[in-house]
Amino acid sequence: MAVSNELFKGTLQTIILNLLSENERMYGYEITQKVKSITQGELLLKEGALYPALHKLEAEGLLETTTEVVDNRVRKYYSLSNEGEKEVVNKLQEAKNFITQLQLLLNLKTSYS
Amino acid sequence: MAVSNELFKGTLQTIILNLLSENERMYGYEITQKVKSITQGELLLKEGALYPALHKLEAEGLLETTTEVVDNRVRKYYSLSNEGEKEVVNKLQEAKNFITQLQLLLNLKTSYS
DNA sequence: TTATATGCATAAAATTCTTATGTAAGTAAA
DNA sequence: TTTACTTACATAAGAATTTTATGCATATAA
Repeated sequence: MAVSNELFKGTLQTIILNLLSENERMYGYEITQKVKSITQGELLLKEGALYPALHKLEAEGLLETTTEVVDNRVRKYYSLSNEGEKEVVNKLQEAKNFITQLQLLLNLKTSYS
Repeated sequence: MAVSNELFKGTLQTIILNLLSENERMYGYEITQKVKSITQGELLLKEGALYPALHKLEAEGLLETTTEVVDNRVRKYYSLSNEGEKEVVNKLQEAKNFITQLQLLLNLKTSYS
């Protein structure tokens, strides 16, 4: 994925599913730009990571695709399947638990945060 | 590492360094038990992940070791080197940034948290 | 016409982790 | 006493994910 951040390993699927849960449909390049803008350039999602991840999620039945031609260039739009809609809820809960546990392990959890 | 949690990939070094920054010295098995107790059994640190990670950190000069025999069994104690003391500060800052970015990407950041 | 941006894709290599296995000693239970 | 579990270290094979590199193709700005 990223800059100096091997920490994001394992979070890519959850990030993709969450973006699609709030955007109805997105294409690959759009996802890379969205991640870049949300993180203000700190997380750069590489194509070599993104496209295989999208293909895998589609193969698992969590994503559906439609292809369109815009300005003579092909765009492949991804959207959540019914199963994907369910799975994103689980993935987000797992991510919340993960963050909580990590904060406990790293002493980042105080009574003020 | 863990249960159903590939999310922790990449966080192991930081977890180890942080535990050693607050415990002066620990041995491998002790680290696995500490992680288990802090996370109430949710994160199980496997030997196959831990020992190679400890050896790598030692090879990088971030950890130092002393060996002791207790009850006829060998214990290899690890502690932070001077360089390790510095590096743990960086790693913790990176982890904080990571959590912030992940919360942004997953919409887990509200004005109340 | 050269570079940059858009847009997709895949293969080779690196990294990290899981699973499995091995050695060895102590303790508790049957 | 022997079986199972705990403590304690270690490594090798395989799986999974990511980086790096490359390829193709069109559009646009310099």
